[in-house]
Amino acid sequence: MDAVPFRLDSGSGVPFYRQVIDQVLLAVADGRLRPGVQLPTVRQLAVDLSVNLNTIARAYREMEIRGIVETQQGTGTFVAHRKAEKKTAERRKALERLVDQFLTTATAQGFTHEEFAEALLERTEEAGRR
Amino acid sequence: MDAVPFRLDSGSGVPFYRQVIDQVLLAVADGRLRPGVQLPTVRQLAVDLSVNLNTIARAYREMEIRGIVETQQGTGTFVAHRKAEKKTAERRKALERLVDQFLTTATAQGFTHEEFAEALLERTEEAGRR
DNA sequence: GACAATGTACTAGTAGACTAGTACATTAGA
DNA sequence: TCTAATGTACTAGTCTACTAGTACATTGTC
Repeated sequence: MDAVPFRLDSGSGVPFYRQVIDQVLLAVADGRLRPGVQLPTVRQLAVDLSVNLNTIARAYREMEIRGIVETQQGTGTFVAHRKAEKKTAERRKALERLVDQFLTTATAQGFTHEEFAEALLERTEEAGRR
Repeated sequence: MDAVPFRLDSGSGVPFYRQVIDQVLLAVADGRLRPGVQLPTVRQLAVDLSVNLNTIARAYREMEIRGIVETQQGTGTFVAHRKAEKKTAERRKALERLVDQFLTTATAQGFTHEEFAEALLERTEEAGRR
């Protein structure tokens, strides 16, 4: 049982429940968590991370809303089977909004679009090599 | 005197002081505010926007830290002259932070890094053609 | 039906962000 | 030197996000 090694960083300023979400997302993205696999129970993970079960429950609930997991009361929480893709048009728009938002931020901070694009490429390539 | 028409939207959820910063940034970016020009005094703008002077003071202070404006107690607050470029190391770090933030948000919304990079490139190239 | 395991709901405490009220310090000019 | 105008500092109130404590509801198994 190579469970995903959840960890919390209490000094990061990122809320616990969001750290949990991020780690699940990452694990799903890189294949450590596959569709149908059961996540730790809210109580188990709460104990492991020394945090209240409601904190985990909140993370799971939010992920269910986003379609990342499926929960069944009394049974458990499982990685969703095929995270129904957003309709492509909607998805495309969301992506464009995101890109615009960040370009705006970058501009406000005095970076050119080119600089930003270049830094992004470096960053993604670097991650790919690992 | 075509002063910048500051406005606040109390229903946006964006803090007042940040709305002020955003509007100054925008005005500086598009040339409505030029280096050396004096901004409204904290009291004046506070009255205009029906907000406490500390709220404006906070916005100005943050902008001074960022090098966007220069303030002199007893005199006023002015658009900085040449926003001295950050040292390259610091600047580089800021850019990396921004990129990381971008990627995290994107991942959280279900996009892969590759999708992102691609969307960003499309966007910047498109802008370049205009 | 009983029981154990699971997620859910409700309530409350805490910390931080935000804004305001008020007094203080600095500057420029008469 | 005096005064008006400017930014600054300190304090406090309010609101929200976050987390925890505790009790409840649902499911599966015996």
